[in-house]
Amino acid sequence: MKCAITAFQQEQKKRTRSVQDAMYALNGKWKISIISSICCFGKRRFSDILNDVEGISNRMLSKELKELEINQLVKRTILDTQPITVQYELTEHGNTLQTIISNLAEWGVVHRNKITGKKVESIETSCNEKIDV
Amino acid sequence: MKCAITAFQQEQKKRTRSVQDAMYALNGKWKISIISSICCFGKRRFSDILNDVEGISNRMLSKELKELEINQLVKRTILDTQPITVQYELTEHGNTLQTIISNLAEWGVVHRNKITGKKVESIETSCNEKIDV
DNA sequence: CGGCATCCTTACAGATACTG
DNA sequence: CAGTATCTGTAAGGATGCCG
Repeated sequence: MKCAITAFQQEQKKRTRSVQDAMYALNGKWKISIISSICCFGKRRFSDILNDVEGISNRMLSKELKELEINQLVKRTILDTQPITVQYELTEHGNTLQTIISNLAEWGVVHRNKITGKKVESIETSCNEKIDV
Repeated sequence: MKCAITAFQQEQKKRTRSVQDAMYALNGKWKISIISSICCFGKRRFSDILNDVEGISNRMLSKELKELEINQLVKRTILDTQPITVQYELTEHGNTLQTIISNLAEWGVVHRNKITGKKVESIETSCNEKIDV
């Protein structure tokens, strides 16, 4: 009995660690936005992402892109232009994130509506922040 | 053309926000473990969770449970025992998280194996440290 | 253009002690 | 038992400037 519980706990622990590995790869204030930006355009340059992701600083963009690259979610290519430009794109592995992100987005909508007391409409719902350019 | 891109960007921005809402509900070092603990046992008392989740302090447990409760993922019931005990259980909405968590766990395993260079075996695999940097 | 280095301010989380 | 309060170190993140 106690043994069974312990085994289950171990399984839960592994599960937890796996989820945290996943969360760790996505953590940071901007990762999702960055991935969205790149995935939206297929290929994207540093300064383009800087514009896409509202509010991010070049320091943070650089840092989080590097982390994404280390985690093999994003591929970095230096183009031999003058001055040089750098192109980012999702790796194959990065693309597998899209399902996860879709799930999270879907659940996020439900969740937000749950919390704000609104009923589910679509992903188009709620806030109406200003969006320029 | 520019208009279409802008529309797409707006959609991405909403998507991003939705994902962040979801991530926000799950963020914090212990949330997944706490949810796992509760969900594993159905109902669980404060001190039980404190034991289940290895390394957590009562301060953090209290804080994260409160956040989970605010997010309507967890239901808190004060039992009229002597001394009082408090019981936690997942709400219906909290249970919808399990799919998400499974997805993340699954992806986490693949991801860890990708990063560590091992091939996928099962959820039982590999390292017991944080990935990277 | 695409960064890195530096400085600085806050947010987060651990340890410890205390309360109804 | 189930928390709260306080104190403190660390890490995240913003602002700015410099460089190949």
